[in-house]
Amino acid sequence: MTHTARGTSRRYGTRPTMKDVAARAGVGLKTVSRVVNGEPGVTPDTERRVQEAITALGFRRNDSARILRKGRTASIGLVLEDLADPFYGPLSRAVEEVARSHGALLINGSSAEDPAREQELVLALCARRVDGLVVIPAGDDHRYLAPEIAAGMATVFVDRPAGRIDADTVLSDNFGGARDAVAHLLAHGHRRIGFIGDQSRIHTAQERLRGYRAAMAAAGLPVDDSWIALGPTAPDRVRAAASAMLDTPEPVTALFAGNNRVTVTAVRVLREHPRPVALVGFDDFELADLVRPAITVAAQDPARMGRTAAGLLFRRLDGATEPPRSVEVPTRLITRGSGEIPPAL
Amino acid sequence: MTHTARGTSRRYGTRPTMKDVAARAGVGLKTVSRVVNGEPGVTPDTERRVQEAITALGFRRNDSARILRKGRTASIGLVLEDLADPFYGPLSRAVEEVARSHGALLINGSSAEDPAREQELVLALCARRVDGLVVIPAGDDHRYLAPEIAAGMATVFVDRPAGRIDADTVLSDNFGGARDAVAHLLAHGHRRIGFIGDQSRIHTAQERLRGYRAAMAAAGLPVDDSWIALGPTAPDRVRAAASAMLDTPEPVTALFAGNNRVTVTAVRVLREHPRPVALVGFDDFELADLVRPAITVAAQDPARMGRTAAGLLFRRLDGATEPPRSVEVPTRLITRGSGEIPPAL
DNA sequence: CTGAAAGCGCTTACAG
DNA sequence: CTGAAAGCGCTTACAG
Repeated sequence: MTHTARGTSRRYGTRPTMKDVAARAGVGLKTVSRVVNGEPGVTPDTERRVQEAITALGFRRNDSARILRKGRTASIGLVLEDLADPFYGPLSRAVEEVARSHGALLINGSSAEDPAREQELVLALCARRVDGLVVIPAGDDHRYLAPEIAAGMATVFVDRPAGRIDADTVLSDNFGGARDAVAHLLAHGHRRIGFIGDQSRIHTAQERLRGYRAAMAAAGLPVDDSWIALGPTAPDRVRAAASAMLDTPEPVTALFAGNNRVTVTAVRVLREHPRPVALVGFDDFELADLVRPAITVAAQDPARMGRTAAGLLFRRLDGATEPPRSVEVPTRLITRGSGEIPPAL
Repeated sequence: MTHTARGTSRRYGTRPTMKDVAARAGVGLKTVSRVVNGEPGVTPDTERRVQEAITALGFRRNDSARILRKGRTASIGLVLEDLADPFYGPLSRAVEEVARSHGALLINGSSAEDPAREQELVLALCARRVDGLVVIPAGDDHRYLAPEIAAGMATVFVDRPAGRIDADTVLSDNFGGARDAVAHLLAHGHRRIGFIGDQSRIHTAQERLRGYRAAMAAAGLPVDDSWIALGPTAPDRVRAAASAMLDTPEPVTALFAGNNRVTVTAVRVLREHPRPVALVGFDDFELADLVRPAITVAAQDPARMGRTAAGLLFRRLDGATEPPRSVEVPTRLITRGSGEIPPAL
């Protein structure tokens, strides 16, 4: 009869509880709790009887109840943009490793670059009382988090800063990396350089654009508006942007791609292009060295970013109370060929 | 005084509860519950007072308590091998999308291909009473899960079958995909074909090897033991295996790479190799078409696998009681160049 | 060494 | 329309 399924609600109640184990073993509830948690003060004989009852009934402690009583969920939330973007793979893994070393599980979700969805996810995680939150924000206003943070929810932002609230943050050196990447192209003789970046509301896109402009300005060069195209990283948009810069009377001779999604499409476009065009991408990616020409990049270190963010988070959980801190992770220019192509003509 | 942090345990107790809201609004606890959950039967005036108290106190419902009472956690567990492997990105995303459409969150963890760690993770998720489990197993004995499944834990295995228990399973057509891939190389004139695959205890490695052997047998060709190398997919091991097959008096003229990790290293090795060697990989990967030669692959459909698995899981959660089912997802041979290279000599 | 009582913060089942 | 009581399955704080 224990199998009677009442639609979706059959599960609970069919599982044995500590009370059931106690009854079967002929001991008190607290004694079962002691055995289950390996606490001292139980005679070997009593322990054996309890263990037998546990096995016979197939008991497993219900951590939902434990969590309610103890006040810690031993889990942290990770909100990112897209689980399938290779940039977030190493970052997620690093966060998971740190969480694991602290005995915590990871609850994660994708915002799909939608601020409303980010907020929904973050607040759902708060309602579950995760111990802390690592957020790669999609939105630029996080005041909705202020009450949660005030109530003690430890929160660290990664890859992009928090908007309108003060919080621990781990960012790449987007400005410096972009400036160096563009300076590299300039050093190879380019004067007309295009920048295809992510949507302008995204902080990293703004910073990388700023780096682009700084490098151009430092070289005393003008920037034509038509050389800059910010927008979604969908292949169609990137293709169109590249065409607009390349198929004109005075084309750019080099492209700076604002992230790995853009770079990959740029490589495809340039493959079909009649003239050689130099390319430097922001973000490294797995086969960048195998494509011909191999792709020069300003590499980020997503694993380090994840590790740093999770480290900050657990410092907070361990009681650190210093003011919010901002950590900048350096980027590294890796020259492989595509960025050293001289200007055509 | 509410900010007095006692080390790590400060969080709970500092947050307002429904009881606090009730007291402040001058209503009963149940009325607050009604407002919070949008249940009918509250006058507009009462509702307004409750809402004001909620805002003033910064109340957010504690879902841990709700979960304990309701018996459903609205979360599912996903155990995979490595969050950073690009094969699992689309799979995870698909599982997440389905979970999201059912209002569930995803708790996930990596086994790092360690059976003990898989078990630890799975049982931790069971203890939290996730509503269901999607598992990409590392181990080959899942009897430890039998009591959980008997107690009602819905479980679906993906990519690899469950070991020694009966459960819903979603697998690629590993045998057929491998057979077709090798047949393709045979059709292009190859007779000595090497297979570099994953560790032999992994089901997909066994099946792909079986497909390799079947294709060779169907062509009436012998298989030399030295043409088969199963083991970890770490670059060093793959390099050594490839060298052993290529740098001999009678080298293989083509390689069949058992998964995307192997393929990527094989591409690097062949790049440095003096003679052209054909290559077909199992698994597609992002830049397979941009490498030169572009890589011919037996493509899996990880997004479809994830979607199918999550679909099966939620069918169970909705009460489906039919016997465990096994779904096979077809693979697709994509010819791009590397698999059409004729035998050297 | 052992266990009864209270309580974590909600929802359920009832009663008014 | 509203709320008091009981209970989800544990842990905490005590008492014996």
